[in-house]
Amino acid sequence: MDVKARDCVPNVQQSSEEDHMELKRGPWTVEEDFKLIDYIATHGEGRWNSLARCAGLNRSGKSCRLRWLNYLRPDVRRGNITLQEQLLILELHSRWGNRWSKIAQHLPGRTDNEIKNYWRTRVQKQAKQLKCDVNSKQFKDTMRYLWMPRLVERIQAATAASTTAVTAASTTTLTSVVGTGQTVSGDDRLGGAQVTSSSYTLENSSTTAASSDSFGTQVSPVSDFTDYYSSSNNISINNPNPNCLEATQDLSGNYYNHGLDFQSLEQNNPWLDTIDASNNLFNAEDFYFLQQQFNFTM
DNA sequence: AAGGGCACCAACCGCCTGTAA
DNA sequence: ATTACAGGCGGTTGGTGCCCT
Repeated sequence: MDVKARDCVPNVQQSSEEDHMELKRGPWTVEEDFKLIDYIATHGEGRWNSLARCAGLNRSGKSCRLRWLNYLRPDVRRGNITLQEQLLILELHSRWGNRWSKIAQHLPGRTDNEIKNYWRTRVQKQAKQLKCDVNSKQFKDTMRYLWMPRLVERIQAATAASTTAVTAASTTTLTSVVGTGQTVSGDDRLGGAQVTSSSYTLENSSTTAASSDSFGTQVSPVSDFTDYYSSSNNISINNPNPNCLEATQDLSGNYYNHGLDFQSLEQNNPWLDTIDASNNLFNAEDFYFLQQQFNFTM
């Protein structure tokens, strides 16, 4: 079906009447969602203003477009941001800044809005807690030389854990995700599949006793984004610029630890007691490292 | 149990750009 | 070349639910 919304010629009188009607705003109802889905299924997307009228939605074209792209589109990927996605977001943001849509293009199924929200609620929060600007070199270096390598370590750990549990050939498909302790639950609103993590957290995947999820979120041990990384000790990424992960090439973790024995440092450093490691981007050992590197004052 | 604070995220807003007339 | 409109984008807001006191 290739009939576009532009083919719909709205009734002039009706259009005129609607011009005087206040366009509806705020949360979408199930009925509105179905109207939009039905219309797009029949006529396709595009020409959002006329689409809104023709579909009988008292909404702005922009509102319809946003609702479709960010929520109703069948390939929208919902659920927790995986470790791989976190790493990719950090890397791409370091390259492109707040170019959310561009970043989103490299995370299939994720919307720019979702990535933007993730950045603001998680990453900026951490910068705030560290009392530094999210755009400062200090914080960027922190991300690049501490946080991202830590993520890589955790991805490695998670990959290793999942490899033992799953047969070799099935690491990237939804089927395999189900097989490794995650659940696929129906989206009760629209019937789309929604992947949720049932039990896996970074506490499980961490290589150190004190480590916790960088963000306090549940993450998936494997994901569709496994394709972005090889399982070898060198990351490869399907990206035009192979240098984009230059700071995280070595997955051994040793180099990035700079020889510090984090666990012993942590045990002997009362300063670390003040840090809430459970819900921070950085855990206690990371904070110690930060202090060493950037002379942070808390 | 209540309410205050907080995190998350859907949705809106305003500006910019591209394109067709 | 100009103008009007549609679409895209980044920033911001407001509602909701959860957690803590």
